[in-house]
Amino acid sequence: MADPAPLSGRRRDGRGLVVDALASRGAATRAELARTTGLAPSTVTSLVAGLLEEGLVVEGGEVNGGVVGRPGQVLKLGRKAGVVVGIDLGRRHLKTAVSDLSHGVLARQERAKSSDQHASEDIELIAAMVEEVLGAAGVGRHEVLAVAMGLPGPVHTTGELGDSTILPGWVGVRAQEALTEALGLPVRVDNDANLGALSESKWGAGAGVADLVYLKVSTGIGAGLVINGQLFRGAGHTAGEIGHTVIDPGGPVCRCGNRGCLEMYAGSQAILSSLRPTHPEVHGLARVVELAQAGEAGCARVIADAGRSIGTALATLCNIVNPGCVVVGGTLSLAGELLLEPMRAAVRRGAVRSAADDVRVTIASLGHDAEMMGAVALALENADLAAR
Amino acid sequence: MADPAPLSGRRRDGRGLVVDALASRGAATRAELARTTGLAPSTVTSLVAGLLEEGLVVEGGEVNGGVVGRPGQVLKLGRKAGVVVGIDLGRRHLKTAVSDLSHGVLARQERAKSSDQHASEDIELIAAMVEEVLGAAGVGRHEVLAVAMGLPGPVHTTGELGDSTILPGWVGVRAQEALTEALGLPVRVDNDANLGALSESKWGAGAGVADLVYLKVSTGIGAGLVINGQLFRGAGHTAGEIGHTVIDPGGPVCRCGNRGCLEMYAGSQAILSSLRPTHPEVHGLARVVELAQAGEAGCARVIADAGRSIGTALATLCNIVNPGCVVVGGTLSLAGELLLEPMRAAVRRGAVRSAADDVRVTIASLGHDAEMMGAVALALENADLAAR
DNA sequence: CGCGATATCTTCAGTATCGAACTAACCGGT
DNA sequence: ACCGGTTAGTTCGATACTGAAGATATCGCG
Repeated sequence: MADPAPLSGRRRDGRGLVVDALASRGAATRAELARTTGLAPSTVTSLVAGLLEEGLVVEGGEVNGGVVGRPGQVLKLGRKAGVVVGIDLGRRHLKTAVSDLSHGVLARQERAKSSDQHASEDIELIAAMVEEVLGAAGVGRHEVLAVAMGLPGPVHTTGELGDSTILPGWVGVRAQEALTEALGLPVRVDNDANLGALSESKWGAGAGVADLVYLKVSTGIGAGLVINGQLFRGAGHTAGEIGHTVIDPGGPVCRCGNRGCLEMYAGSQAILSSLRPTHPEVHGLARVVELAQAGEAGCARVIADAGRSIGTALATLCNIVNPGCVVVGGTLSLAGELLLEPMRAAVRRGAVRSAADDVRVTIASLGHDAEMMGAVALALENADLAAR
Repeated sequence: MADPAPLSGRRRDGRGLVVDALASRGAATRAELARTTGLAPSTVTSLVAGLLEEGLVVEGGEVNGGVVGRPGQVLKLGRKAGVVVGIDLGRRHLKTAVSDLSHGVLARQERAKSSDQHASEDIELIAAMVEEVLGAAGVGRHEVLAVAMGLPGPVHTTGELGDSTILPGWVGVRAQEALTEALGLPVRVDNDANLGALSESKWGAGAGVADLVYLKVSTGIGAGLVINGQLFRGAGHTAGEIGHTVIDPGGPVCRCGNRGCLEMYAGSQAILSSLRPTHPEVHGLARVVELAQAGEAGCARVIADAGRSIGTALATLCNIVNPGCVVVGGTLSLAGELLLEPMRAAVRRGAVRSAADDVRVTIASLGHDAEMMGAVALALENADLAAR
């Protein structure tokens, strides 16, 4: 009998558990490590002693004082344990960061790029930028344990970018393979909304929430799902495709073949073209947000309209997933409450009472870096940290 | 600092892991146990030796032969390790089963009941039936390790039944507390679609699939989500509320305050009232299915229409959750392909390509017992099996 | 039929992990 | 300043678990 999916709890050795917990939390006391790993405090003590001796772990100096009781010694993974690289590739930008194993960014770079160039050109650019940013951080290639990159579009189980209008030059490219080869380092690739969900769940507005949804509202609209504290990708790694939720079955035809998809109402195309007649000089979502913030009524209105549409789709998602928190990121999220208030209203209106009551809708606290920091998080998960 | 949700892997002792794995799979060889628990084969050997001596585990006799290699000895939890009780409470029926710890049903009972009596009357009835079914199985109360019950409606974190038109007499009742007291046994209560998902995922049409959705299509329409092999309930335990997915924002007003909810198109009320003008003698969903199966065109048509509506909502769910499998149960599922074919077509039409390709839509293999067997499964999860 | 391939199960010495008891550090009240 | 309450971290003997090596069982093939 072929053995089925590993449904039950796999066992890991304590050393790995401790290192993984440290990588995930960034910093923790021995007591916290004992709680999150399930190991006995005494075991953590002896494991940490070994790790300290090896130099993998360093004492953070400060103590983490609660209200009562003895404060704990803060531990983190040391700089000499290695670094990871996170990359966020968007339609018109490219961001890279070198991070130590406690998600402290050592160096970062950001650069504009053309939206329609072929994957191979982008990859060349990425390779050069990684080299640069490593130089800026004063880190050698051999110290890099893992690299991860976020792409705007569905990344299938094969590591291939599925149908995406945002990055036409990458469709069908086996991104993971290609970049692994180009960099000569272990690379993982994932959808950018998934990565935003990861970072906001670990270190952002969703910290401590077991079940959350990250919404990326930029050119397209995508969702990343964290369930039980873990990123959930679905059977074919395309979970979170909220952009094609049908808002109105009699609406305009979408490229996906349906009518009235959310993207037809709240995608950047839709927002910009609804402004064109009266605001012909406005190009780009960022500018719309800027004007809305400055009090321009038309821009504020289209953002509110988008919020309402997104909220309508989000209501259905809340009915189905019942998350404790929705973290909103992406360019449009810079509009803050101008976007969120109508969104919340639409959720309250469209979701069943209890689901609407359970969910807290909030802005991404890592802002524009959520996706890049998520790439750092994914690289951390993928890195073989226990190696010395 | 209050410790956050247990995000990382909690550690269990080997004995518990083995017993839990056996309870979940029903029967397994030592080698399979080693794989699913992550323990070393040698550890499993010694743990099983202890359990055999205690009588908690028995050798099943047969061997589980693969294609090549030495076949393994099949083990299961012995009858003397105890039993659990599963209860399925519906609008007009009540089912109970006594099961050993390898989900072998020792005795079962089924009975019709009135739909509008108060919870206290139902509880009296349940208590009497549990007594009876234990007698029929030749089992004493002290041998019962745990009891679980499924209810048609959202069961909140508090153990209270939320808004439900199906069982008005139970709304607001703290079902778990009430039944625990009435039976004098540890009771867990959950939504019936969740329980169907549990049983179909463990022992039914979804066995081996990590991410699946169970759809219960009866009086109402509910979904249960299994994610990563585990039942997912959501932040407020109301995940899977697919019945109030908006199919058409211009549709008829639903009791939830929205327009065009799925239940307004595919709930039993909707189906029966659309038949009333031409088929005034048809009462009850089961009869509609029966007639449709016999070739009655009108009944077949309303079932197909319901399938199409359900498929439309299911498409949105597939976009968001991307499950590997959808298992369809409940009364209407007895119509088989008459229901499923239009459902599949609507999913293909409404979901993005990859999500539609990933999902297999199939009939519940445990049939009408899915919910009751799910209660058995939940009781098994809740039982303190390692005790002796 | 015997032999290699494959997979299950067992034995046993070595070690990782645990539990109980203890020390350490900090708070607040008297 | 002292003392009870509370949480963090350590020590050390007891034990549960592991890993490597080997025995056992079945299949398929020449």
